[in-house]
Amino acid sequence: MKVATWNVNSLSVRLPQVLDWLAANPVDALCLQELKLSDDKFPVAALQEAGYHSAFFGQKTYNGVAILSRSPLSETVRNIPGFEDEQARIIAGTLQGEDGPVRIVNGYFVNGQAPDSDKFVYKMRWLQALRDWLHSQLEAHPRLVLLGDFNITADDRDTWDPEGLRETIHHTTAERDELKALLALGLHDAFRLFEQAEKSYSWWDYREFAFRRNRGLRIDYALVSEALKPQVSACVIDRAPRKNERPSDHTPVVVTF
DNA sequence: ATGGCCTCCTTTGGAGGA
Repeated sequence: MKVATWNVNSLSVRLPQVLDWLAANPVDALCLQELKLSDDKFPVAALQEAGYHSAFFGQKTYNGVAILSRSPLSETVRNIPGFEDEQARIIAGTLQGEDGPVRIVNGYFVNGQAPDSDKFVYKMRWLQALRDWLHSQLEAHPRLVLLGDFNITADDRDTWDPEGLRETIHHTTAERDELKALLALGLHDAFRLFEQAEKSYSWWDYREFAFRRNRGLRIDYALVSEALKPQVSACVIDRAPRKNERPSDHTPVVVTF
């Protein structure tokens, strides 16, 4: 099974690029973040014509997540049960694989803006709620993959400027400790299960020719559960869509198991 | 250099992103 994640930064703007990418990369499921549209505007028909079912959880202007899949998802969940949230950040569902069901959890993690801001407090609360919920999800669904835009660099390898950006947003010890706590539930960063090129990133600022200079961050991840880990055969970042006209600032990450 | 870019909004500049 191939599952991918891509923060598209507006599905309205990026739909043609999503369709092109799916035609060239026929994955079993594609997790999208930052749809920036309400559910009534979701392009169900265009994706259906491309051969994909859609499970989506949108909101106007900001946030919004979806899972596109070759076969329909079951047991879908929107946002973290029991955690009051105005923002659409989580969608989960189960796909039938050759070796049994696979639970797919797609997250658009909170940005947090700055470590001294209210948004950072919300980020920490959200991360703790996610961890509590995932603990029970892993018990119910041993074959689980958590994908999305995590908005955290796991360690210094995941940032173009570890010294200059130390303890700034996406780089704080508090955020990295939360990611470590997620991994401690029994999840593994699929990208790091394999030999990877140095300076591998999944996001580049639109400003300062950041992509051309490879000044980026790796903040988009696929974490696999213990049960899935032995079956993972690859995890790659596909930089190609970042070279498109009018690209998203993020690029897809694909995991194969 | 308190920036540069992109997307959205019953827009026309500010918020949010990362």
